[in-house]
Amino acid sequence: MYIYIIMNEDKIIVSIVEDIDDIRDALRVLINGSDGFECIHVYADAEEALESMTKKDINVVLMDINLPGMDGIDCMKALKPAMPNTQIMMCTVYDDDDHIFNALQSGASGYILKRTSPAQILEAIRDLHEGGSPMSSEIARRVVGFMQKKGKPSKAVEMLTNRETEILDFLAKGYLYKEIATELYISKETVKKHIHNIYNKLHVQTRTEALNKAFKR
Amino acid sequence: MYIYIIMNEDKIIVSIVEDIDDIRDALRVLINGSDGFECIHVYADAEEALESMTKKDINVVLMDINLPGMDGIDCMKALKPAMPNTQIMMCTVYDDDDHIFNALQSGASGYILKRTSPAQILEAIRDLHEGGSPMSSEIARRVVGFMQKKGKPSKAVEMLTNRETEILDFLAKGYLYKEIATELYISKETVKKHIHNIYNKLHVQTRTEALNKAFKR
DNA sequence: ATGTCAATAACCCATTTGGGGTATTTTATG
DNA sequence: CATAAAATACCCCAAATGGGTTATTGACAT
Repeated sequence: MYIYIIMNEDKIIVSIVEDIDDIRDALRVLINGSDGFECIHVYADAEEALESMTKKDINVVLMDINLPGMDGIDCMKALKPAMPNTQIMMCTVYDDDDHIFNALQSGASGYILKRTSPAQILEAIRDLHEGGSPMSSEIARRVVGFMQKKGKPSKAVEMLTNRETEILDFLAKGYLYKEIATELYISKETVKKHIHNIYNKLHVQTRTEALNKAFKR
Repeated sequence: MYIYIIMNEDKIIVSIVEDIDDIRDALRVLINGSDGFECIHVYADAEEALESMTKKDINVVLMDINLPGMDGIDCMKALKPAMPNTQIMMCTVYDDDDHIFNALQSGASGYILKRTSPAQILEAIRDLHEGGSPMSSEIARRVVGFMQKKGKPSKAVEMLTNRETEILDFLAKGYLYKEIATELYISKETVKKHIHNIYNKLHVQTRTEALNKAFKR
């Protein structure tokens, strides 16, 4: 028995995981009909992909999210460890925040929508293979919006005085009252008083609640 | 005295903040020479921009980061509140993580590099004005990498048992021992024991330290 | 000058937390 | 079946936390 390993430095080797026959076929035809690309395998569901894909030398996986059984995001999570050099591009109809963030946080490097034109899909595959993260600018806007939310303290925190904010930062680092006191050259009781005031302003009773309210996470 | 307010629904109104004369002029000529765009003002530094820009009706600001005096990111922060409907695009030579994240977290919606071609710059401005977040796919990759780091628990957490992980999640929400106990139908002492084991595995002494170690932030 | 706010500090007291044990039961796993 | 790991539970005890209260000081505005 012989095992042939496909190695072709000229072409970008692509695999497709997509349950809808027409779309899967169209993508394969598109990719195989274009110079510099080769689609070596297509899978109709996650389970099938997990069985046969891992041992192959794939540059880029086009992964649908909505699959029967295991979804594309979980499939990607399962594939990733076995193929660390393969780039995964989500290619789906979902353009909501949850799917986008979930996919990108779980290891996808590109995210395109199915309505993307054939030329742009090829462009995106090449981009991905060359180390970029292709995504339409609407998708990018969602991602940027996400970062902006994360970076901002809540409004309630704006009610805090400078000293209180300073002490809140120490709390976030896990300092004890007495450590904060030493750090700021004030008494432990004063630290406690400040923290008490912080809790009143934020309407919380404990350190962790305060941190959760102050830095949304 | 009459005040003329420029309102032109056909054109995208652009302002430029850029200290290098040649680049500033080139951008203005590019924008004014293109259908559908109009550059109504250019500024050579942040201070000048802050004085005169706020009262005008601008769709898009092209902002350099490296300016003499106040930098472009601080300038943007100062401008934002006064012009909430204006989209800001950073247009700079910096492609390092710090500048990118700082700019996007602080309110920029687009981020392009100065080596972007004229046609792409116009495309990006239109994109931005239509609600997208234009950025090159290298920049996007940085942003995606950032999200992937944030979302991942540290390796140490993988040593925890299922029950321990479950309890750690309650800790993160700020639950008291007894609340966790009630929630899981186990005794408070057992919760304490689990938490004690968690602290041993993570080499920490307090709740906050554990959370900081478990979910990098 | 009067009043408010921020920061400082102290006191009492109950609850919570966490370190050190030990022990039983349940669940995997060989 | 035997053994290990995980989950359960309880004990003692010291330290940390947080609620409530009162008081002094300096700064700043009315």
